[in-house]
Amino acid sequence: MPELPEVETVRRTLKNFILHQEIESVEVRYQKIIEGDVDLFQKALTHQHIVDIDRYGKYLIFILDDYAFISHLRMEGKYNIKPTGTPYNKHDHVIFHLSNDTDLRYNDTRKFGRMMLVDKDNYRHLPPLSKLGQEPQDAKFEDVYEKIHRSSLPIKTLLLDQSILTGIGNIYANEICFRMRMDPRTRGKRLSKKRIQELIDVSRQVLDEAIKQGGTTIHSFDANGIHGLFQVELDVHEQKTCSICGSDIKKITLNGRGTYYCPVCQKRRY
DNA sequence: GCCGTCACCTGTGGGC
DNA sequence: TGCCCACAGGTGACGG
Repeated sequence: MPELPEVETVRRTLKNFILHQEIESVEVRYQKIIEGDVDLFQKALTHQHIVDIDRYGKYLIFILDDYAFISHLRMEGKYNIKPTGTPYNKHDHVIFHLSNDTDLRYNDTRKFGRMMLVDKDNYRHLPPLSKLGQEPQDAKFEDVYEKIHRSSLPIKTLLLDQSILTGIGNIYANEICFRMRMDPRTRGKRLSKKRIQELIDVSRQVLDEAIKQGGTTIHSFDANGIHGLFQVELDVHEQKTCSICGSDIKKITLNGRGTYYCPVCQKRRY
């Protein structure tokens, strides 16, 4: 599932392939992917050039001549570039026919992803992006502290709350708790100021390292599309044994999410 | 306002 | 072999 580093990898890779291309037409094969009026979405994008691709948290923002649209990959969304005329895959849901005889195809097995037309000049200040907190790289301590120190929710649940810090998903939330040597069930309000500062720093490190790995391993598209396939250096998520002490990694459910931790190394609950 | 639960989806894997 | 069911998870809506 794409989190901030994967989405950043997709953004960088896509830019090499589709920048400055004109969208000749848009084919929507599964309407619910598009939030709002599908006809309007198609008409607005037709004959527009792709000027830039931005990203905020897990959202991609395609900047066009006069419009912009956002794309959230959710669980399994990915983009493929195919020569126009290549038979569609069963899960190709939105097709952008480009001027260089290629298609940009949005493929999503579970149909969870969403696209939406947004105001090109103001998208960061309007929903849904305006509801997001800051990315760990830019996070202000006071804002994060304010939201965490008064919550009785488990810290791992708070890491997944995109209005506190944006860009962290289930995998990196598990990794961040491990790196902090902290039990993922620790209540937010039990964390000291020092630990919350450390939480921001560790989140930043974990995402930065993942972006670097993505940047070095993904140079072009593979058969499966662009989705940032580089989850190779994980310490706890879906792991069997702890990389530090060798103990068995335990899996529990926290607020409905699979949560992995080392019961020996992550004992501290503050 | 805070928090828990559910719906949205389909592929996968376990049990029978 | 084939069928059924639980499960995976990001987000938003809804209800207590």
